[in-house]
Amino acid sequence: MIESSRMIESLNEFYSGIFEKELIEEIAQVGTLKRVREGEKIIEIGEYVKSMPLLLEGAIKILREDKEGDELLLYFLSRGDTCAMTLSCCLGQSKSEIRAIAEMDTKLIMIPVEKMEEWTAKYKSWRNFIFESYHSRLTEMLDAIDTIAFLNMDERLMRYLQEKVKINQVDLLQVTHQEIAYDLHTSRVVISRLLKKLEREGMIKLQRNSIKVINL
Amino acid sequence: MIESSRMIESLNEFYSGIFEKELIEEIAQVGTLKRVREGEKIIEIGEYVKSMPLLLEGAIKILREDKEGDELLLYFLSRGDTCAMTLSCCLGQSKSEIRAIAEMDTKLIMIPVEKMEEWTAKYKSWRNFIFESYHSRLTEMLDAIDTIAFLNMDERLMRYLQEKVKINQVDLLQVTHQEIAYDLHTSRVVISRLLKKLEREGMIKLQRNSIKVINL
DNA sequence: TAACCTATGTAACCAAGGTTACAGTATGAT
DNA sequence: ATCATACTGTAACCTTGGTTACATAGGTTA
Repeated sequence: MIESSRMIESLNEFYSGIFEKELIEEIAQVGTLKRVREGEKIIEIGEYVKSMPLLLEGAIKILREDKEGDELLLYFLSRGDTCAMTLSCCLGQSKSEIRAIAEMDTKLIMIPVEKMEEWTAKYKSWRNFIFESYHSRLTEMLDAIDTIAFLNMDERLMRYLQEKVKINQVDLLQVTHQEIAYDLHTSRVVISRLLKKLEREGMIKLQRNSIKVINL
Repeated sequence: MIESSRMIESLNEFYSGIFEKELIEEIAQVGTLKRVREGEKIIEIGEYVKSMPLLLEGAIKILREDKEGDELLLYFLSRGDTCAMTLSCCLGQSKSEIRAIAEMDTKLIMIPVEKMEEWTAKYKSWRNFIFESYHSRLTEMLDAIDTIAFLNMDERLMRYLQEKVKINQVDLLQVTHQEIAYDLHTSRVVISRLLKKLEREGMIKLQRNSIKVINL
Protein backbone atom coordinates (compact mmCIF):
# COMPACT_ATOMS: atom_id res chain seq x y z
CA MET A 1 0.00 0.00 0.00
CA ILE A 2 2.84 2.35 0.82
CA GLU A 3 4.47 1.17 -2.37
CA SER A 4 1.28 1.81 -4.27
CA SER A 5 0.80 5.33 -2.96
CA ARG A 6 4.40 6.23 -3.71
CA MET A 7 3.85 4.98 -7.22
CA ILE A 8 0.83 7.20 -7.63
CA GLU A 9 3.00 10.11 -6.59
CA SER A 10 5.61 9.30 -9.22
CA LEU A 11 2.97 8.69 -11.83
CA ASN A 12 1.27 11.99 -11.15
CA GLU A 13 4.53 13.77 -11.73
CA PHE A 14 4.69 12.90 -15.42
CA TYR A 15 1.44 11.28 -16.37
CA SER A 16 -1.26 13.22 -14.57
CA GLY A 17 -1.81 15.41 -17.61
CA ILE A 18 -2.09 12.37 -19.82
CA PHE A 19 -3.99 9.69 -17.92
CA GLU A 20 -7.31 9.80 -16.09
CA LYS A 21 -7.18 9.53 -12.31
CA GLU A 22 -8.77 6.07 -12.34
CA LEU A 23 -6.24 4.82 -14.86
CA ILE A 24 -3.35 6.06 -12.75
CA GLU A 25 -4.82 4.23 -9.79
CA GLU A 26 -5.15 1.05 -11.83
CA ILE A 27 -1.56 1.37 -13.00
CA ALA A 28 -0.36 1.79 -9.43
CA GLN A 29 -2.32 -1.28 -8.42
CA VAL A 30 -1.16 -3.77 -11.03
CA GLY A 31 2.22 -2.29 -11.91
CA THR A 32 5.45 -3.08 -10.14
CA LEU A 33 8.14 -0.51 -9.57
CA LYS A 34 11.54 -1.45 -10.90
CA ARG A 35 14.91 0.22 -10.51
CA VAL A 36 17.79 -0.58 -12.80
CA ARG A 37 21.38 0.60 -12.56
CA GLU A 38 23.29 2.17 -15.40
CA GLY A 39 24.45 -0.45 -17.86
CA GLU A 40 21.98 -3.05 -16.62
CA LYS A 41 20.03 -4.99 -19.22
CA ILE A 42 16.26 -4.52 -19.20
CA ILE A 43 15.17 -6.55 -22.19
CA GLU A 44 17.16 -9.03 -24.27
CA ILE A 45 16.69 -10.07 -27.89
CA GLY A 46 14.72 -13.28 -28.21
CA GLU A 47 13.18 -13.03 -24.76
CA TYR A 48 9.44 -13.28 -24.39
CA VAL A 49 8.02 -10.04 -23.13
CA LYS A 50 5.41 -10.37 -20.44
CA SER A 51 5.27 -6.81 -19.21
CA MET A 52 5.48 -3.32 -20.58
CA PRO A 53 7.78 -0.67 -19.15
CA LEU A 54 6.62 2.86 -18.37
CA LEU A 55 9.57 5.17 -17.81
CA LEU A 56 9.48 7.35 -14.71
CA GLU A 57 13.09 8.50 -14.41
CA GLY A 58 16.34 7.97 -16.26
CA ALA A 59 16.94 6.83 -19.80
CA ILE A 60 17.23 3.63 -21.79
CA LYS A 61 19.03 2.86 -24.99
CA ILE A 62 17.50 0.55 -27.55
CA LEU A 63 19.87 -1.60 -29.59
CA ARG A 64 19.69 -3.93 -32.56
CA GLU A 65 22.12 -6.79 -33.16
CA ASP A 66 23.64 -8.25 -36.35
CA LYS A 67 24.49 -11.91 -37.00
CA GLU A 68 27.99 -11.47 -35.62
CA GLY A 69 26.53 -10.22 -32.36
CA ASP A 70 27.62 -6.64 -32.92
CA GLU A 71 25.25 -3.91 -31.86
CA LEU A 72 23.72 -0.80 -33.32
CA LEU A 73 22.06 1.93 -31.32
CA LEU A 74 18.57 2.70 -32.57
CA TYR A 75 17.41 5.42 -30.17
CA PHE A 76 17.10 6.54 -26.58
CA LEU A 77 13.97 6.53 -24.46
CA SER A 78 13.52 8.96 -21.61
CA ARG A 79 10.93 9.84 -19.02
CA GLY A 80 7.36 9.67 -20.18
CA ASP A 81 8.25 7.20 -22.90
CA THR A 82 7.28 3.64 -23.25
CA CYS A 83 8.79 1.12 -25.60
CA ALA A 84 6.37 0.62 -28.48
CA MET A 85 8.65 -2.12 -29.66
CA THR A 86 7.97 -4.03 -26.49
CA LEU A 87 4.34 -3.09 -26.64
CA SER A 88 4.19 -4.50 -30.11
CA CYS A 89 5.77 -7.71 -28.90
CA CYS A 90 3.39 -7.93 -25.98
CA LEU A 91 0.34 -7.76 -28.15
CA GLY A 92 1.75 -10.10 -30.75
CA GLN A 93 2.95 -12.58 -28.13
CA SER A 94 6.27 -12.56 -29.88
CA LYS A 95 9.88 -12.39 -28.81
CA SER A 96 11.75 -9.15 -28.40
CA GLU A 97 13.47 -7.89 -31.52
CA ILE A 98 15.65 -5.49 -29.59
CA ARG A 99 17.87 -5.13 -26.55
CA ALA A 100 17.22 -2.42 -23.96
CA ILE A 101 19.98 -1.22 -21.64
CA ALA A 102 19.78 1.45 -18.95
CA GLU A 103 21.73 4.50 -20.10
CA MET A 104 21.73 5.72 -16.51
CA ASP A 105 20.10 4.73 -13.23
CA THR A 106 16.47 4.37 -14.17
CA LYS A 107 13.10 3.96 -12.49
CA LEU A 108 10.22 2.34 -14.32
CA ILE A 109 6.85 0.72 -13.80
CA MET A 110 6.25 -2.69 -15.31
CA ILE A 111 2.70 -3.29 -16.43
CA PRO A 112 1.49 -6.84 -17.10
CA VAL A 113 0.51 -7.55 -20.71
CA GLU A 114 -3.03 -8.61 -19.86
CA LYS A 115 -3.94 -5.01 -19.03
CA MET A 116 -3.03 -3.71 -22.45
CA GLU A 117 -6.06 -4.91 -24.32
CA GLU A 118 -8.37 -4.18 -21.41
CA TRP A 119 -7.26 -0.56 -20.99
CA THR A 120 -7.23 0.03 -24.71
CA ALA A 121 -10.94 -0.65 -24.78
CA LYS A 122 -11.64 1.12 -21.50
CA TYR A 123 -9.59 4.34 -21.47
CA LYS A 124 -9.42 6.82 -24.30
CA SER A 125 -6.31 8.38 -22.75
CA TRP A 126 -4.56 5.00 -22.78
CA ARG A 127 -5.47 4.48 -26.40
CA ASN A 128 -4.05 7.86 -27.28
CA PHE A 129 -0.93 7.16 -25.29
CA ILE A 130 -0.36 3.88 -27.10
CA PHE A 131 -0.93 5.42 -30.50
CA GLU A 132 1.35 8.30 -29.71
CA SER A 133 4.02 5.91 -28.56
CA TYR A 134 3.77 4.01 -31.79
CA HIS A 135 4.00 7.26 -33.65
CA SER A 136 7.10 8.37 -31.73
CA ARG A 137 8.80 5.05 -32.21
CA LEU A 138 8.10 4.97 -35.93
CA THR A 139 9.46 8.49 -36.19
CA GLU A 140 12.55 7.51 -34.26
CA MET A 141 13.06 4.49 -36.47
CA LEU A 142 12.85 6.73 -39.53
CA ASP A 143 15.39 8.98 -37.93
CA ALA A 144 17.65 6.02 -37.29
CA ILE A 145 17.31 5.00 -40.92
CA ASP A 146 18.10 8.50 -42.14
CA THR A 147 21.17 8.61 -39.97
CA ILE A 148 22.50 5.25 -41.04
CA ALA A 149 21.61 5.50 -44.69
CA PHE A 150 22.34 9.14 -45.43
CA LEU A 151 25.10 10.30 -43.08
CA ASN A 152 28.83 9.70 -42.91
CA MET A 153 30.44 8.43 -39.76
CA ASP A 154 31.69 11.86 -38.67
CA GLU A 155 28.18 13.31 -38.79
CA ARG A 156 26.77 10.27 -37.03
CA LEU A 157 29.37 10.65 -34.32
CA MET A 158 28.50 14.31 -33.81
CA ARG A 159 24.81 13.51 -33.50
CA TYR A 160 25.59 10.72 -31.11
CA LEU A 161 27.53 13.04 -28.83
CA GLN A 162 24.83 15.71 -29.01
CA GLU A 163 22.18 13.13 -28.15
CA LYS A 164 24.23 11.89 -25.19
CA VAL A 165 24.64 15.41 -23.86
CA LYS A 166 20.91 15.99 -24.07
CA ILE A 167 19.92 12.69 -22.51
CA ASN A 168 22.47 12.80 -19.71
CA GLN A 169 22.12 16.53 -19.11
CA VAL A 170 25.89 16.94 -18.80
CA ASP A 171 28.62 17.93 -21.20
CA LEU A 172 31.31 15.77 -19.70
CA LEU A 173 30.45 12.37 -21.16
CA GLN A 174 31.78 9.36 -19.29
CA VAL A 175 32.39 7.07 -22.22
CA THR A 176 35.28 5.31 -23.94
CA HIS A 177 35.98 5.25 -27.65
CA GLN A 178 35.27 1.54 -27.69
CA GLU A 179 31.81 2.03 -26.22
CA ILE A 180 30.96 4.61 -28.86
CA ALA A 181 32.23 2.26 -31.53
CA TYR A 182 29.85 -0.45 -30.30
CA ASP A 183 26.86 1.89 -30.36
CA LEU A 184 27.63 3.14 -33.85
CA HIS A 185 28.50 -0.33 -35.16
CA THR A 186 32.03 0.56 -36.23
CA SER A 187 35.55 0.06 -34.91
CA ARG A 188 37.43 1.80 -32.11
CA VAL A 189 40.16 3.03 -34.44
CA VAL A 190 37.65 4.82 -36.62
CA ILE A 191 36.09 6.54 -33.62
CA SER A 192 39.46 7.60 -32.18
CA ARG A 193 40.39 9.02 -35.58
CA LEU A 194 37.19 11.05 -35.91
CA LEU A 195 37.18 12.19 -32.28
CA LYS A 196 40.71 13.50 -32.74
CA LYS A 197 39.51 15.44 -35.74
CA LEU A 198 36.65 16.94 -33.73
CA GLU A 199 39.12 17.88 -31.00
CA ARG A 200 41.41 19.59 -33.49
CA GLU A 201 38.40 21.53 -34.71
CA GLY A 202 37.76 22.66 -31.12
CA MET A 203 34.38 21.00 -30.74
CA ILE A 204 35.36 18.61 -27.97
CA LYS A 205 38.13 17.97 -25.47
CA LEU A 206 39.39 14.42 -25.08
CA GLN A 207 40.40 12.90 -21.77
CA ARG A 208 40.89 9.37 -20.59
CA ASN A 209 37.47 7.74 -20.10
CA SER A 210 35.59 10.89 -20.87
CA ILE A 211 34.83 13.48 -23.51
CA LYS A 212 34.09 17.09 -22.76
CA VAL A 213 31.67 18.56 -25.28
CA ILE A 214 32.49 22.18 -25.92
CA ASN A 215 30.71 23.35 -29.00
CA LEU A 216 29.11 20.81 -31.31
CA MET B 1 -25.09 1.49 -54.05
CA ILE B 2 -23.69 -0.65 -56.83
CA GLU B 3 -20.32 0.79 -55.93
CA SER B 4 -20.87 -0.02 -52.30
CA SER B 5 -21.93 -3.61 -52.89
CA ARG B 6 -18.99 -4.20 -55.16
CA MET B 7 -16.75 -2.89 -52.43
CA ILE B 8 -18.25 -5.29 -49.93
CA GLU B 9 -17.45 -8.08 -52.35
CA SER B 10 -13.81 -7.02 -52.59
CA LEU B 11 -13.57 -6.51 -48.87
CA ASN B 12 -14.97 -9.92 -48.14
CA GLU B 13 -12.32 -11.49 -50.29
CA PHE B 14 -9.45 -10.51 -48.00
CA TYR B 15 -10.92 -9.06 -44.85
CA SER B 16 -13.92 -11.25 -44.02
CA GLY B 17 -11.82 -13.37 -41.71
CA ILE B 18 -10.51 -10.29 -39.97
CA PHE B 19 -13.36 -7.80 -39.67
CA GLU B 20 -16.89 -8.21 -38.37
CA LYS B 21 -19.71 -8.04 -40.88
CA GLU B 22 -20.91 -4.67 -39.56
CA LEU B 23 -17.45 -3.19 -39.80
CA ILE B 24 -17.11 -4.30 -43.39
CA GLU B 25 -20.43 -2.66 -44.14
CA GLU B 26 -19.31 0.55 -42.47
CA ILE B 27 -16.09 0.52 -44.44
CA ALA B 28 -18.00 0.06 -47.68
CA GLN B 29 -20.24 2.97 -46.75
CA VAL B 30 -17.68 5.60 -45.86
CA GLY B 31 -14.72 4.38 -47.89
CA THR B 32 -14.02 5.33 -51.46
CA LEU B 33 -12.58 2.94 -53.98
CA LYS B 34 -9.43 4.15 -55.67
CA ARG B 35 -7.43 2.69 -58.52
CA VAL B 36 -3.86 3.75 -59.20
CA ARG B 37 -1.67 2.80 -62.11
CA GLU B 38 1.84 1.44 -61.78
CA GLY B 39 4.27 4.20 -60.97
CA GLU B 40 1.58 6.60 -59.82
CA LYS B 41 2.17 8.48 -56.59
CA ILE B 42 -0.24 7.75 -53.76
CA ILE B 43 1.21 9.81 -50.93
CA GLU B 44 3.91 12.49 -51.00
CA ILE B 45 6.30 13.59 -48.28
CA GLY B 46 5.05 16.67 -46.45
CA GLU B 47 1.44 16.22 -47.54
CA TYR B 48 -1.27 16.18 -44.93
CA VAL B 49 -2.93 12.84 -44.78
CA LYS B 50 -6.67 12.91 -44.54
CA SER B 51 -7.49 9.31 -45.34
CA MET B 52 -6.07 5.92 -44.72
CA PRO B 53 -5.51 3.36 -47.48
CA LEU B 54 -6.62 -0.24 -47.19
CA LEU B 55 -5.00 -2.38 -49.87
CA LEU B 56 -7.27 -4.65 -51.89
CA GLU B 57 -5.10 -5.56 -54.86
CA GLY B 58 -1.63 -4.79 -56.11
CA ALA B 59 1.39 -3.50 -54.23
CA ILE B 60 2.87 -0.23 -53.05
CA LYS B 61 6.42 0.75 -52.33
CA ILE B 62 7.24 3.03 -49.43
CA LEU B 63 10.19 5.40 -49.85
CA ARG B 64 12.18 7.79 -47.71
CA GLU B 65 14.02 10.83 -49.07
CA ASP B 66 17.33 12.48 -48.11
CA LYS B 67 18.16 16.21 -48.23
CA GLU B 68 19.39 15.94 -51.80
CA GLY B 69 16.03 14.51 -52.83
CA ASP B 70 17.41 11.03 -53.42
CA GLU B 71 15.24 8.12 -52.36
CA LEU B 72 15.59 4.96 -50.36
CA LEU B 73 13.15 2.06 -50.48
CA LEU B 74 11.89 1.10 -47.04
CA TYR B 75 9.49 -1.74 -47.82
CA PHE B 76 6.64 -2.99 -49.94
CA LEU B 77 3.00 -3.26 -48.95
CA SER B 78 0.71 -5.78 -50.53
CA ARG B 79 -2.89 -6.92 -50.26
CA GLY B 80 -4.34 -6.93 -46.81
CA ASP B 81 -1.84 -4.35 -45.63
CA THR B 82 -2.43 -0.84 -44.57
CA CYS B 83 0.16 1.84 -44.10
CA ALA B 84 0.76 2.26 -40.38
CA MET B 85 2.97 5.18 -41.27
CA THR B 86 -0.03 6.94 -42.76
CA LEU B 87 -2.19 5.79 -39.93
CA SER B 88 0.27 7.27 -37.53
CA CYS B 89 0.15 10.55 -39.40
CA CYS B 90 -3.63 10.53 -39.49
CA LEU B 91 -3.93 10.20 -35.76
CA GLY B 92 -1.21 12.70 -35.07
CA GLN B 93 -2.58 15.19 -37.61
CA SER B 94 0.92 15.43 -38.98
CA LYS B 95 2.45 15.46 -42.43
CA SER B 96 3.55 12.34 -44.22
CA GLU B 97 7.13 11.29 -43.54
CA ILE B 98 7.21 8.98 -46.51
CA ARG B 99 6.36 8.69 -50.18
CA ALA B 100 4.13 5.87 -51.45
CA ILE B 101 4.24 4.78 -55.09
CA ALA B 102 2.23 2.04 -56.76
CA GLU B 103 4.56 -0.84 -57.60
CA MET B 104 1.89 -2.18 -59.97
CA ASP B 105 -1.70 -1.38 -60.81
CA THR B 106 -3.37 -1.23 -57.45
CA LYS B 107 -6.85 -1.09 -55.97
CA LEU B 108 -7.43 0.39 -52.55
CA ILE B 109 -10.09 1.76 -50.28
CA MET B 110 -9.55 5.16 -48.73
CA ILE B 111 -11.03 5.56 -45.28
CA PRO B 112 -11.54 9.04 -43.82
CA VAL B 113 -9.48 9.77 -40.72
CA GLU B 114 -12.46 10.56 -38.53
CA LYS B 115 -13.47 6.90 -38.51
CA MET B 116 -10.17 5.73 -37.03
CA GLU B 117 -10.79 6.80 -33.46
CA GLU B 118 -14.44 5.81 -33.64
CA TRP B 119 -13.82 2.28 -34.87
CA THR B 120 -10.91 1.78 -32.51
CA ALA B 121 -13.30 2.23 -29.61
CA LYS B 122 -16.12 0.32 -31.26
CA TYR B 123 -14.61 -2.74 -32.94
CA LYS B 124 -12.17 -5.11 -31.33
CA SER B 125 -11.26 -6.49 -34.73
CA TRP B 126 -10.34 -3.03 -35.92
CA ARG B 127 -8.18 -2.46 -32.89
CA ASN B 128 -6.37 -5.70 -33.50
CA PHE B 129 -5.92 -4.85 -37.13
CA ILE B 130 -4.39 -1.50 -36.28
CA PHE B 131 -2.07 -2.96 -33.69
CA GLU B 132 -1.03 -5.73 -36.02
CA SER B 133 -0.33 -3.18 -38.73
CA TYR B 134 1.87 -1.21 -36.38
CA HIS B 135 3.64 -4.39 -35.44
CA SER B 136 4.26 -5.34 -39.07
CA ARG B 137 5.50 -1.89 -39.95
CA LEU B 138 7.88 -1.74 -37.01
CA THR B 139 9.18 -5.15 -37.97
CA GLU B 140 9.65 -4.03 -41.54
CA MET B 141 11.47 -0.93 -40.39
CA LEU B 142 13.80 -3.07 -38.32
CA ASP B 143 14.35 -5.21 -41.37
CA ALA B 144 15.15 -2.14 -43.40
CA ILE B 145 17.64 -1.03 -40.76
CA ASP B 146 19.30 -4.45 -40.68
CA THR B 147 19.62 -4.42 -44.43
CA ILE B 148 21.09 -0.95 -44.65
CA ALA B 149 23.33 -1.16 -41.60
CA PHE B 150 24.58 -4.71 -41.79
CA LEU B 151 24.63 -5.77 -45.43
CA ASN B 152 26.86 -4.94 -48.37
CA MET B 153 25.40 -3.66 -51.58
CA ASP B 154 25.63 -7.03 -53.36
CA GLU B 155 23.54 -8.68 -50.66
CA ARG B 156 21.09 -5.82 -50.62
CA LEU B 157 20.72 -6.10 -54.38
CA MET B 158 20.01 -9.81 -54.16
CA ARG B 159 17.35 -9.25 -51.51
CA TYR B 160 15.84 -6.49 -53.57
CA LEU B 161 15.50 -8.74 -56.59
CA GLN B 162 14.07 -11.57 -54.51
CA GLU B 163 11.54 -9.19 -52.98
CA LYS B 164 10.52 -7.91 -56.41
CA VAL B 165 10.00 -11.42 -57.70
CA LYS B 166 7.79 -12.24 -54.74
CA ILE B 167 5.76 -9.06 -54.88
CA ASN B 168 5.27 -9.08 -58.65
CA GLN B 169 4.84 -12.84 -58.91
CA VAL B 170 7.05 -13.02 -61.98
CA ASP B 171 10.70 -13.78 -62.53
CA LEU B 172 11.14 -11.46 -65.46
CA LEU B 173 11.49 -8.10 -63.76
CA GLN B 174 10.71 -5.05 -65.87
CA VAL B 175 13.20 -2.66 -64.37
CA THR B 176 16.27 -0.64 -65.39
CA HIS B 177 19.55 -0.43 -63.54
CA GLN B 178 18.87 3.23 -62.84
CA GLU B 179 15.55 2.45 -61.15
CA ILE B 180 17.18 -0.11 -58.90
CA ALA B 181 19.89 2.41 -58.05
CA TYR B 182 17.23 4.91 -56.96
CA ASP B 183 15.51 2.39 -54.72
CA LEU B 184 18.77 1.29 -53.10
CA HIS B 185 20.09 4.82 -52.82
CA THR B 186 23.23 4.20 -54.82
CA SER B 187 24.46 4.91 -58.34
CA ARG B 188 23.64 3.23 -61.61
CA VAL B 189 27.27 2.25 -62.21
CA VAL B 190 27.42 0.34 -58.96
CA ILE B 191 24.24 -1.56 -59.78
CA SER B 192 25.39 -2.42 -63.30
CA ARG B 193 28.67 -3.69 -61.86
CA LEU B 194 27.00 -5.92 -59.30
CA LEU B 195 24.29 -7.15 -61.68
CA LYS B 196 27.00 -8.21 -64.11
CA LYS B 197 28.66 -10.17 -61.33
CA LEU B 198 25.37 -11.89 -60.50
CA GLU B 199 24.93 -12.74 -64.19
CA ARG B 200 28.42 -14.23 -64.38
CA GLU B 201 27.53 -16.34 -61.37
CA GLY B 202 24.44 -17.61 -63.24
CA MET B 203 21.87 -16.19 -60.87
CA ILE B 204 20.24 -13.82 -63.31
CA LYS B 205 20.08 -13.06 -67.02
CA LEU B 206 20.37 -9.43 -68.08
CA GLN B 207 18.38 -7.92 -70.93
CA ARG B 208 17.58 -4.41 -71.94
CA ASN B 209 14.89 -3.03 -69.62
CA SER B 210 14.48 -6.30 -67.80
CA ILE B 211 16.18 -8.85 -65.61
CA LYS B 212 15.35 -12.53 -65.65
CA VAL B 213 15.81 -14.06 -62.23
CA ILE B 214 17.06 -17.61 -62.57
CA ASN B 215 18.34 -18.80 -59.25
CA LEU B 216 18.92 -16.34 -56.45
C1' DT C 1 58.50 0.10 -7.66
C1' DA C 2 57.42 -3.31 -10.98
C1' DA C 3 53.99 -5.63 -13.38
C1' DC C 4 49.76 -5.27 -15.55
C1' DC C 5 45.64 -3.75 -17.68
C1' DT C 6 42.94 -0.64 -20.19
C1' DA C 7 42.49 3.36 -23.08
C1' DT C 8 44.26 6.15 -26.59
C1' DG C 9 47.14 7.79 -30.83
C1' DT C 10 48.74 6.82 -35.24
C1' DA C 11 50.65 4.74 -39.39
C1' DA C 12 50.09 1.72 -43.21
C1' DC C 13 47.27 -0.87 -45.76
C1' DC C 14 42.90 -2.69 -47.83
C1' DA C 15 38.11 -3.13 -49.63
C1' DA C 16 33.64 -1.33 -50.83
C1' DG C 17 31.47 1.53 -53.27
C1' DG C 18 30.89 6.31 -55.23
C1' DT C 19 32.35 9.34 -59.46
C1' DT C 20 33.64 10.56 -64.05
C1' DA C 21 34.09 9.54 -68.54
C1' DC C 22 33.21 7.33 -72.57
C1' DA C 23 31.94 3.57 -75.80
C1' DG C 24 28.54 0.59 -77.59
C1' DT C 25 23.72 -0.79 -78.40
C1' DA C 26 18.72 -1.07 -78.72
C1' DT C 27 14.59 1.50 -79.87
C1' DG C 28 11.64 4.74 -81.56
C1' DA C 29 10.92 9.06 -84.19
C1' DT C 30 11.51 11.77 -88.36
C1' DA D 1 18.32 5.75 -93.32
C1' DT D 2 19.42 9.03 -90.02
C1' DC D 3 19.07 10.84 -85.72
C1' DA D 4 18.05 11.20 -80.99
C1' DT D 5 17.49 9.07 -76.74
C1' DA D 6 17.70 5.86 -73.10
C1' DC D 7 20.11 1.89 -71.42
C1' DT D 8 24.13 -0.82 -70.52
C1' DG D 9 29.30 -2.08 -69.98
C1' DT D 10 33.61 -0.91 -68.32
C1' DA D 11 37.87 1.42 -67.04
C1' DA D 12 40.27 4.56 -64.03
C1' DC D 13 40.27 6.94 -60.09
C1' DC D 14 38.92 8.68 -55.38
C1' DT D 15 36.95 8.65 -50.65
C1' DT D 16 35.31 6.51 -46.64
C1' DG D 17 35.91 3.66 -43.37
C1' DG D 18 37.48 -1.06 -41.77
C1' DT D 19 41.92 -3.80 -40.30
C1' DT D 20 46.34 -4.74 -38.38
C1' DA D 21 49.97 -3.50 -35.81
C1' DC D 22 52.35 -1.20 -32.48
C1' DA D 23 53.64 2.60 -29.30
C1' DT D 24 52.52 5.23 -25.38
C1' DA D 25 49.99 6.84 -21.37
C1' DG D 26 47.23 6.55 -17.15
C1' DG D 27 45.84 3.96 -13.40
C1' DT D 28 45.70 -0.23 -10.38
C1' DT D 29 47.62 -3.92 -7.82
C1' DA D 30 51.07 -7.01 -5.99
